[in-house]
Parts: sequence; structure tokens; C-alpha cells
Amino acid sequence: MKSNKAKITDVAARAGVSIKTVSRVMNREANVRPATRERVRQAATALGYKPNPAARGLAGRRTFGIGLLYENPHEYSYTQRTLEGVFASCEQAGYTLLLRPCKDGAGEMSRAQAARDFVDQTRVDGVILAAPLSDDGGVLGALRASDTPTARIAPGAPDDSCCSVRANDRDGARALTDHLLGLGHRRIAFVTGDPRHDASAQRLAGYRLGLHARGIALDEALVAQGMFDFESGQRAGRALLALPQRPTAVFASNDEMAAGVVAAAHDLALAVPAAVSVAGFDDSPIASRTWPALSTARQPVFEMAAALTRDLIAQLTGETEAARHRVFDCPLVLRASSAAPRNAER
Amino acid sequence: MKSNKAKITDVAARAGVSIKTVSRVMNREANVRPATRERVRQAATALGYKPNPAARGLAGRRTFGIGLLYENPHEYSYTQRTLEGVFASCEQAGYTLLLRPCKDGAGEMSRAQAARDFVDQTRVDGVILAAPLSDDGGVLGALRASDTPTARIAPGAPDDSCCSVRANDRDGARALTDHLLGLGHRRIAFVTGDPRHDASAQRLAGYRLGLHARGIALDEALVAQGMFDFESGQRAGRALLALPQRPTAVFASNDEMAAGVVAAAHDLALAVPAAVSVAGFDDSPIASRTWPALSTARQPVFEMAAALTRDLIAQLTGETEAARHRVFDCPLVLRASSAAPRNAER
DNA sequence: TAAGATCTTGATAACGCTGTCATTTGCAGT
DNA sequence: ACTGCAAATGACAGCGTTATCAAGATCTTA
Repeated sequence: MKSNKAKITDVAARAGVSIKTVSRVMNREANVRPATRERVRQAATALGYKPNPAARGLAGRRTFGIGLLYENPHEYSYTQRTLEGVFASCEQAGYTLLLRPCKDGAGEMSRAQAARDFVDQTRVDGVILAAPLSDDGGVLGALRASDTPTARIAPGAPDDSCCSVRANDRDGARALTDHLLGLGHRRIAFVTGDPRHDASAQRLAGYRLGLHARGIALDEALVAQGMFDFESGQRAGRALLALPQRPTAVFASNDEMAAGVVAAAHDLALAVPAAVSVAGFDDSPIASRTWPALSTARQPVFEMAAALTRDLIAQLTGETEAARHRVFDCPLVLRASSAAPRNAER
Repeated sequence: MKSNKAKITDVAARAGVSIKTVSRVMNREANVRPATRERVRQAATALGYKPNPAARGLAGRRTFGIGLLYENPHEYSYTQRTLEGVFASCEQAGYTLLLRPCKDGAGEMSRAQAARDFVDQTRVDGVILAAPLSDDGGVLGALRASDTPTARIAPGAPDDSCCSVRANDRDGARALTDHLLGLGHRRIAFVTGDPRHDASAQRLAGYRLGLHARGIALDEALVAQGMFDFESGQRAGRALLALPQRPTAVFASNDEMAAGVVAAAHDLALAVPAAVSVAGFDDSPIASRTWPALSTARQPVFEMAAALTRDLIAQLTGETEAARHRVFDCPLVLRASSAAPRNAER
């Protein structure tokens, strides 16, 4: 079966044209008479012709491959949804998706090496970096050195040489803070995220802004450090909820940590939301699987990844001149984990 | 920077040998004098030479690419862990990982088409099918027609033309059932999984076996249909826990559904495990994020995927003759969601 | 030491496509 | 019908490897 693969010469012969014309048709190039185009197309279909990607890559110096580099994530669904968004755009444009998970642990040197090896081994036309790789100097340097077009997800400092996409973390966090304030909460704790992600700082800033806008002083004792994972959220939750002046709400800066806070509340026999409200961020699958389900801000991960990939491909094909920087809003998704405090002061 | 890519002729010139000898060294072929081999290696290193994969693919008729086909999963972490296992083995063998998520919804025709398009577009050397694609007749047929070596994850009917790997679902489920029985439970409900996955039937069989071994009659009213997702678990949980003769334990055949059962119990103000014990299957991340955390059976997904991929690559390189079929045990992971029933009868 | 066997090595032809550039064709305007 | 110009097409040379097969080098064995 495999042996009867049609090649370009077969199609050319059947359509009565030169291979170059077939090539033009297959690549949707201009300047082919409609009748000829149609004839070639029919011949190609009849023979089940599919261009050989290796030959294309060799002759055309491009692979139609897009690489996605990411670190082993705290939260599987985020990576997975990103991947699906990237794939969707690749598929639409006829590109192939190649993966490269980077073990973290090993330090910047090894991440840069991984990036180098990846582009050498695959010769992808472009690379997408998921956070926090999108801010990794070593990786960025390696890609620049090999002259590989790059796009970044949630970079701290967008750069006009790369497309980027990010969520409006600050405004989302601010809106969520405002939601809790609106319910009557005044002592609202906050759990920060992994400092390597720029989103962490943005969400904290949003929280501060939200408090400030209502004239509430920030109590530093209510801000606990987390790392975006469940464990750290649970630890932070235990500490915050054991405070002499217990907060009436805890805003964890992602859903994983918020789930940890919910678990901590259960451990301490504090009912959610009766005794303490909890809010997360992302609207990841876990947000609707905790009990009670989490109020959160939805980060449209799929759409962000798909848009970024489209931008990167546009840049590869020369349709675009300047690098685009997109920002996506994070609408609130209110569920059962937040409610008015028991003794609302107002 | 990109322009100064060394090619095989450069290495050959520097080492004072022919390009064929360089090719031999790069491909670890036999019959090259050690001194020559070393000289070539040094030249390659000095020049930073990396073989061009497109040229290799064109001339050698193989791409060193492995494709992973999967459907949009109910549970992200399962896919993600699979992917990481596959990647680990690919990396070790110098293979590249290509992804192809298959939208389900669209029916067998479209899945077969997706498989065809994928191999045509990428010309991967082999393909790995995640369940339930591993039992999809259309996909299997398409791959066979294109003569693409295939390996299957959790197939219902292993076939000697493909390597396969699966968990020992039946024994795991049986052990978990036995654990609940050992705690003193006698009315143990069961939530089945997506019938397209063979694992669903296996786990149900394990549950039956466990009951039978202790001489407990199976009450069909205690078996509810689920689909491996949270929602269906929650629905099944609500129904089972509203039964006049309420079960004292619910064994959901994966963790997602078990989390749904826990939520249902919370909804009905039934304490877990005091009023009802809950068990899941897989030991996926959600198992340790519910409250209380789930007792479950660990499915070693990463290891399974890594082993399967090694087997597939061994087959590709002709190291192996027969297709291997591996079975992995699922050890129990006991957490807080299971305990003796309130009024243990024994 | 010579004949034969076995290792090593290299020359050169694919592999299937795209890029370049020359050539042919079609059509508008005279 | 003829000229001029743009659109359409084709010939052919790579792209950077691996495969084939023959030739040269080295080792055995009698």
C-alpha cells in the first residue's frame, strides 16, 4: 500500500503539465490559469497525491512545523488547553505541531540547551514559548541565535521582535477583589503565585488596586506566598485561616491554590462560603470540581493560544510586518464558593 | 547565524573522509575504524554539525517522528501524562514527537480521515493510539492501509500486529472493592465508565469479582452508568445516595467521577467518609485535591506510555520481532475518603 | 608468502520537491 | 494582422542526506 504513493511527476503526467505547475497549484501560488489549476487538482485527487513533507522541507527550506516548548506544569489542564489552541491554528494553516516539554529543575543552561536541540532536531519554522519559558533569557537567547521566529505566551516584558499574548490578569484580579468587597468582605486575604510568572505580580497588583479603590488598607499579614500549586495553596490557607483575626475571604491567585484553600478550610471545619469565602483564578477544570465550586475569573486559554499561533504563522508567511501583542479579558465566573460574610458589616 | 549551518560535506572535508563515512558515524553504523570515527566526531562537534532532518527523511525514507493520536479527553492529566511518557522515550531514542488531537463528535469516518491526513502530512515512522482510539476500527484500518507501524494504549482486543500496553484494571478494581469490604462495607455501589473504553468493563468485572469472592450478592440497583467525567459521576452519586437503602460506599471507576460523587455527597450533607465512603481509580491529580482526598488505585500512566513507546521504536528499528503486550499493576493508594461504615456490621 | 575472506571507505546516484529564470501564450490596443 | 506587455508555464539545477555497489585496505590461513 505504501509503495503506490503518488509523486509530483505522476500528477504532472496525468494533468499534462510540468511538475512546477503542480507545485504551484499545491502551494496555492498565483498565476495559474483556472482551467489548469482545476485539471491539476483533479489529477492530484484521483491519484491521492500528498506532497512529501521531507522533500518540501529540503527544497523549500521550511518544514511547516511549529514547536511548542513548555515546562512540566503545575496544572495539566493549562498546558493541555494551550496545546489544543495551538494545534487548532496549526491545523487550519496546514502546519504540524511538534512538542518539547522542558524539565525544569535543571537550570537555565539546560533549558537553553533543550531549546537549541529542539530547533536543530526538528528545524521547525517557528516556536511558541509557554510561561514561564517565555521569560527565560537562556531560551530566548538560544532561539534568537538560531534565528528562529518565536512567539510568547504571557511574557513579562513583551518585545517587538516576538508576537505575544496575555490575559488581563490585573483587571481580572481587580474585578474579583471588587466582587468580594461588594459582598461585604473587608478582610480579604491573598495568596500569590509563582514569582517566575509575570501573571503573579499582575494579579497581586489587581488585588491591591481593588482594595485601594474602595479605600481599604492593605494588611500585609493577609498576603501569603504560594507557588500556583495545590500544596502551597493548602499551606497558605492553613496559615491564613489560623490567624487570630481571621480573614472572611481568601483570594488565591489561581484555581489550584484556591482548591488547596478550600481543603484547608475543610480541615479546620470552616464552612465555605458560610465561614470563609474563597476565590480562584483561571477557571480551570478544578474550579468546578471542588466543593463548593469556585468563583473565579476565566482565562480564555484556548483562544489565546490559537490567536497567538495565527499571529506567528502570519509572521512566518510574511503577511504581517510588526509583531502583535494581544491581551484577553478574564470575565468573572461566579460560583458557590463566595458569598456575603456571616456578619456583614454593611 | 542560521546561514553558517554546517553540512555533511563540511564535516567530511574537515575530517578528511567522504560524506558517506560521516553518515556512517552519525548513524552509529558498524564497520568504521575507531580512529576514523573519533576524527569525524571531533570534526562534527567542532563545526556544530546537526544532520538536516528533512534531507535525512528524504534520502532515508524515515522521519524519526512518532505520532500520538488522542481524542479530546475528559481528563486532561491523563493525556498529559501519557504525552510525557511518550516524549521521554522518544527523546531517549532521538525521535521527535508529533501530536494529533482528534475531535471526537464527528464520527468514525472523520477520525479515520484525521488519521490518514496525519500520516500523509507528517510521514511519521510510527503512531501511538490512546484509548479509546486504540479500539477505533476506522483509525486502525487507515493506519494499516498506509502501512504505518502502530502501538495501542489500553486496547480492548490486543492484536499481534501492534504493541500494546494496559493497566490491570480488573485486579486493581477488585483490590479496591476488597479494601472497602475489608472496612466492613456491604452495600457498595459502583459507577461505570465510558463504555467505549475497555477499561470500563474490566473495572466493573473486578468489582463483581471482589464481591463474589466474599460471597456478597451483587445488587444491580447499586450499579450506575457514568462516562468517566465529573458531571456523570455527580449525577450517579446523587441518584445512588438518594436510594431508600443507601449504599455505605461508592466506588466510582475513575477519579473524575469519584470527585463528582464526593460533591454529590456534600450536596446531600452526607459526610465523607463518615456517612459514605468513596473510592476512585487512576490516582490522577484530582484524587488528592478533593476533600477528603480519594482512596484510589494508581495507574502508572507515564511508565506505561514510556514503555509502549520504547517497544514501538524497537519494532521500527527492527530490534524486535514480535509485538509486545505489557500489563501494569495498579497499586492501591489509600487516602481519607474511605473508612469503616458508621455501624459496621462486623 | 599468496590467496581468499573480511573490513573500510568512497564515488555517485537517487530521494521528491521548490527556486530561478527563460520561454511561451494570451490579450489589449493600434 | 501586428506589436507590446503581462500572465502562464516549463527546464533544470539544486536542497543535504542515505543507499548501492565497487574498490581498496587489512587480516587470516595454509
